[in-house]
Amino acid sequence: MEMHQVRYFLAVARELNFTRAAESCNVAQPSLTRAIKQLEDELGGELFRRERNLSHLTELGQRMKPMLQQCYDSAVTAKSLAQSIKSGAVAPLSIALSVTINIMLLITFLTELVRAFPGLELRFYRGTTAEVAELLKKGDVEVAVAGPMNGSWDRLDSWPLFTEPYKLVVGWQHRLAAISGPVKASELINERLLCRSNCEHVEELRAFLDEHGGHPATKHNVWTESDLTSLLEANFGVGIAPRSSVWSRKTTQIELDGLSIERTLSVYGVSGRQRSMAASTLIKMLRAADWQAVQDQMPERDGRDTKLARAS
Amino acid sequence: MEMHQVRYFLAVARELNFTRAAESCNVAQPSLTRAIKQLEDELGGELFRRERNLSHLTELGQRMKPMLQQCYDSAVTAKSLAQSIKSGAVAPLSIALSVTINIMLLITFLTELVRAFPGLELRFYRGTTAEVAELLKKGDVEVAVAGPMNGSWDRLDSWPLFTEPYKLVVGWQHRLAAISGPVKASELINERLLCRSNCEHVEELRAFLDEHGGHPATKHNVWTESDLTSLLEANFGVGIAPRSSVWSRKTTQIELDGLSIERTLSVYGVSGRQRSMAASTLIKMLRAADWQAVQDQMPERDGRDTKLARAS
DNA sequence: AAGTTTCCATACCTTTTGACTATGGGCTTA
DNA sequence: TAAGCCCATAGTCAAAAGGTATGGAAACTT
Repeated sequence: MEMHQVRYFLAVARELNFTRAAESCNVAQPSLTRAIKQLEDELGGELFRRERNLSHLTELGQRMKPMLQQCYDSAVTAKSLAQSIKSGAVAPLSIALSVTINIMLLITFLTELVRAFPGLELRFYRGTTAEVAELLKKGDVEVAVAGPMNGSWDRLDSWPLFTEPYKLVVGWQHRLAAISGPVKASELINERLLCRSNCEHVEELRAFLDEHGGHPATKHNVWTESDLTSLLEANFGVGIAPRSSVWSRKTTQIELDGLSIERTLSVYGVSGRQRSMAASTLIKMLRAADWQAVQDQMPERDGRDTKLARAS
Repeated sequence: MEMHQVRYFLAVARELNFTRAAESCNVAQPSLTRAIKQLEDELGGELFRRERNLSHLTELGQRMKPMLQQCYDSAVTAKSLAQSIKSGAVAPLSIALSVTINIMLLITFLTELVRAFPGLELRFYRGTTAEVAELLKKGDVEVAVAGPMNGSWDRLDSWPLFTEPYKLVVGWQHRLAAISGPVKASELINERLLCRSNCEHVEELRAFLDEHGGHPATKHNVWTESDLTSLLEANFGVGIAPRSSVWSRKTTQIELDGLSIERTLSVYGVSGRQRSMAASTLIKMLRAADWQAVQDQMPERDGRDTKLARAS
C-alpha cells in the first residue's frame, strides 16, 4: 500500500467520480484509475462500484475509509508538525543531573536561560553518574551536570565548575547544631549516619571514619539529595555530604575535623555532536558563573520549596 | 512522503542501526539510507544522529515517530481488516424500509435469514418512498421493501409481494371498535383523523372523504407506522391505513364502506449490481412467501413489542 | 600497533512503476 | 441520433526504488 494510492482513494471517496478526483489530485485520470485498481488488488476486493453518476463506495470501501483517512491524516500531521518545529526553532533542551546535584545550584542560570529563549522547554533527567553518562551517549540529553566522570568516555566534553568540600550536615534541632567549631569524627559513633548510596566518595568516607574511630552506630543509604535533606530536617540522623548538596535553612553544615574529601562538579556535553543554541548558552553561562558567589549565597536562602516557588 | 519511507524510518527507530534495519525490511542498506535521506529532506531536518553504535533519534525524529507509527499502523490495520472481511465473507446486509412498512411483516423471514447466515449483520434504514429509492441508487442499501415506485428508475428490480386494502383503524376503547360491519364515511365527520403524512394515496383518500361527506373535524399527520399505532392505541383518533400497517391487538380494523383504495408492497433491488448472497436469499424468501398466510396471522398476534421480543 | 570488523555513505547500473497521451466503449442527456 | 460524460486500456517515457560494489572512518581484536 503506497501513500499516493491512499490519497487517491480518499479523493475518489470524496468526489465519487474518478475524473474529478484525478483533477483534484493533479494527475491524469488513467493514473488514478490504475492506482485504485492496485489498491483493490492488494485489499482483495473492489472499493468502489463504478456507475457513472452513481458511483459509490462498496461495503469494503466504506470499512476501509476510516483507516485510510487516519493513515493519511497522520502523515499530513507529521509533515506540518515538522514544519512548525523547524520554524519555531525552539528545540527543547534536555538536561541530565546526577542525583547528587542540588538543582538549586542551577536555578538562577535556568531562569536566565528561559528569559533568553522564550518558549524554551526544559526536560530534566536524573540518575547516577553512570546513568547520566549513558543519557549523554544515547543522545537523550545534550547537557549534564554531575560529579567527576573519570575518563569514562573520551567523547565527553567536560568543563569543571567548582570544587567543594564534604561537610557534616545536621538538622537544626540536632545537638551538634549548636556547636560552632569543627566536630571530631569520634562524635559520630552513636549517631545514625545518612549517606547517598551512589555517592562518588563513599569508599573514602568509610576509610576516614574507620581511621578516626568515628564508625557510627548505623548507616543508612538514601538515593537523592532531596530525600537526604528531608531526613536531616526531620532530625533522623546526621549526614556527610558535599557542601552544595543539602541546601536548606533547617539544616546546619559543620566542618568535620580532618575530613579533606572534595568533589568537583562539572558540566558535560558530547564532542562532535551539534548542540542547540540553548545548550551552548547554558554551558557558557555555567562556565562563566562566579561559583564562589553562588556558594556564599547558600546559607542565606530559605528551604528548597520556598525558593523553587519564588524562582518559577 | 511514501509508505516505504515510513516503514524504513520505523525500522531504523527500532533497530537504531541502518544495516540491521535494512535487513529487517528485506532491502539493501543503501536503498534504506537513501529513503531516510529523502524523508529527512521532506521533513526539513535530520531524523537520526548517525554515530556507529550510538545512533539515535534526533529531537525531530522523536517527535515524528508517534505520527509515523500511527500512519503505518493504520495502513496495516486496514489491510488486515480487509483480509478478515474477505475471509469472514459475512458482508452486512443493508435494508431500506419505507416508513409505511410495518417491520413485523418481515420478522419471520429475517429470523430465518440470520439462521441461514450465522453472524450476518443487518442494517435497517427508514425513509419515504423517494428516500428509499435514493438509498438504493446510492448503493447504501441492497434491498428495499416499499409501496409502489412508479417507474422512478428503470434500473429498479421490483418484485410485488402482495396487495392490501386500506382500512379504518381505531383503538380498542373507541366507540367504533364495537361495530362489526362496515362503517360509513359520514361517521368520521366528528373524529380526529390520523394519516401518515407520506402516505402514497393521501390524495385519493381526501377525494373519497370529500365525496362521501366524511370530511373529519381535524386531520393529523404522523410520520411512521409505529407512531400511528401508538396514537390509535391511546384512542387519540381514528386512522385510515393499509391493512398490514397497524399491527396491534389494542386496535381494531374496520372496513370503510365504499373505500376501494389498495396498495401493493414490493421488494426492490438494483439491476446490474452484484448482490450479496444474503440479499439474494432474502429476496427469494420474500418472493416465495405465502403472503396471504402472513396477513391472516395478523389479528392473532400480540402488540408489536411483545412480538419483537419473542422473535429476537 | 596492526589487522579486522562494523557502520554508513557514495557511485553506478537495473528494474519497477507512476504518469502521460491517445483512444475506445458504454451509458446518459440533449 | 448526436454529443457528452465516465471509466478502462494500450503504449511510451521518465523518475525513482532497488541492487552491487566500494570506500572511509571508527571501534574492536589480537
